[in-house]
Amino acid sequence: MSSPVKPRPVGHHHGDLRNALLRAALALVGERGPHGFTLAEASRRAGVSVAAPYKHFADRETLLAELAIRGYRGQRDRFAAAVSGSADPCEQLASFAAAYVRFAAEEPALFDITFSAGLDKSRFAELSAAGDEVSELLLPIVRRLAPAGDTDTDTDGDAALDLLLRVAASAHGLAVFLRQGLFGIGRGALADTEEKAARTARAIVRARGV
Amino acid sequence: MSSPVKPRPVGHHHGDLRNALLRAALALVGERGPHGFTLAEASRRAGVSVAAPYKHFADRETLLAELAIRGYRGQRDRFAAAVSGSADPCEQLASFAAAYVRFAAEEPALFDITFSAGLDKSRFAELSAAGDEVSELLLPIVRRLAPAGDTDTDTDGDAALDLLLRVAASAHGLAVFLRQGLFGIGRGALADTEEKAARTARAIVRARGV
DNA sequence: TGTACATCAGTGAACGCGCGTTCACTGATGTAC
DNA sequence: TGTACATCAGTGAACGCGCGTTCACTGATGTAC
Repeated sequence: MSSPVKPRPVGHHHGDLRNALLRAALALVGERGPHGFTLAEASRRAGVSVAAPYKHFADRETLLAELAIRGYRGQRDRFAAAVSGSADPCEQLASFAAAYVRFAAEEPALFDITFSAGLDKSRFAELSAAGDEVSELLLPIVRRLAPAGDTDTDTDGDAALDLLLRVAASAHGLAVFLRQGLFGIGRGALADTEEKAARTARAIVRARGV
Repeated sequence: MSSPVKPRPVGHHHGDLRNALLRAALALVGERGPHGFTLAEASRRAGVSVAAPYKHFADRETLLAELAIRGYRGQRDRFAAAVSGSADPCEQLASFAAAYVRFAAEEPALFDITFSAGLDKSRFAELSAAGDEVSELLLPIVRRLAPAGDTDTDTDGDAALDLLLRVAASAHGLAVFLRQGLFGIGRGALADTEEKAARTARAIVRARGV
């Protein structure tokens, strides 16, 4: 996907088994979901024995966690690029919502791993940190719309976090429906759904406090 | 859950194994998700041998399909009750969105089975029909807001279906986030989230055609 | 009321499968001299 | 430049496990007479 043909720096034997396994795992998750991923099948696809992965990963969950970290970083990068296009917080959230849908559509495996692999974050500090970086990117934006101290009718009183979650939730639902094919298929469907996400985000921001 | 203590009509041996298996399966799906459900564990919980379920269900997927049918019927009943409270299509959609969230929160296992068990609908005609009944209940409502022939900028030109999907998608996202604990836990969080869903639905309806 | 019988729900053992993980090993690599 | 050696990535076989499904069976039930 990202590498040109096949690097093959030839380290020891396989040379790049670690990355080959990560790539195979990503493809596998794309086909079968996070729970359908098995080390055995990933090994098979990378052309090595089932024991080989244990030279690079402590266990199945550790490999998955590695992918999840890449997932969060991909989200952070894409969302950062999306919100950099405007200074208006409402438009930034609209762009974020569209980028959320796009990420889910273009990197379904990474998206699913971050969202529903059920990884134990207390076991992987780096994963936890990567996830936090995504929130930290977005929170300042909603804070401008709902300054701290603004106790809404909401959950724990953090109106800003609540606003962010509502925007993210609507983008999430649209992304899931898009991936189920409910909005059609192909590039056009993706563009339509991005637009729907952006519009819904604006509507939520404008209705804030109502 | 629904039966008072335990019916035990004592038919032949177990008496009510079919329902006992369905109940065990539902609990299991609630704990581990649709993919975590196994016939073996369900048998164990019902107190019978692993071969016993085959006297009542053709295979694992058939048992799951049976639950999925109950899931769709539960949705239909709840959504029908929700939309019966008003004659205004916008309010009907708001009530539907709230009911969607409530169903996901109160019947997480049934919700997950209908949404992500990956059942082959062409294999189970009754399942397919039960799903259709849910759409058929809701489509007339959105048709009043976006009469057929209204070609929006949307997907396949059906603006009514598109409106319904967008409302459902936002409710879906909120339901998923609620269940992940992102809106807090308990009755209060559910009530809050239902309200968010209703408000978002209204916002989407009002922004229609924009 | 009593007996013979057909039915069929549930048993227990077995099958083949794919999984995660471990283990002693081997043989190519890079390095020290 | 050549040789000896330590390293360590990958092997292949094995383990125990839980799964879905099949099979011949058994024994309680309901029914016909």
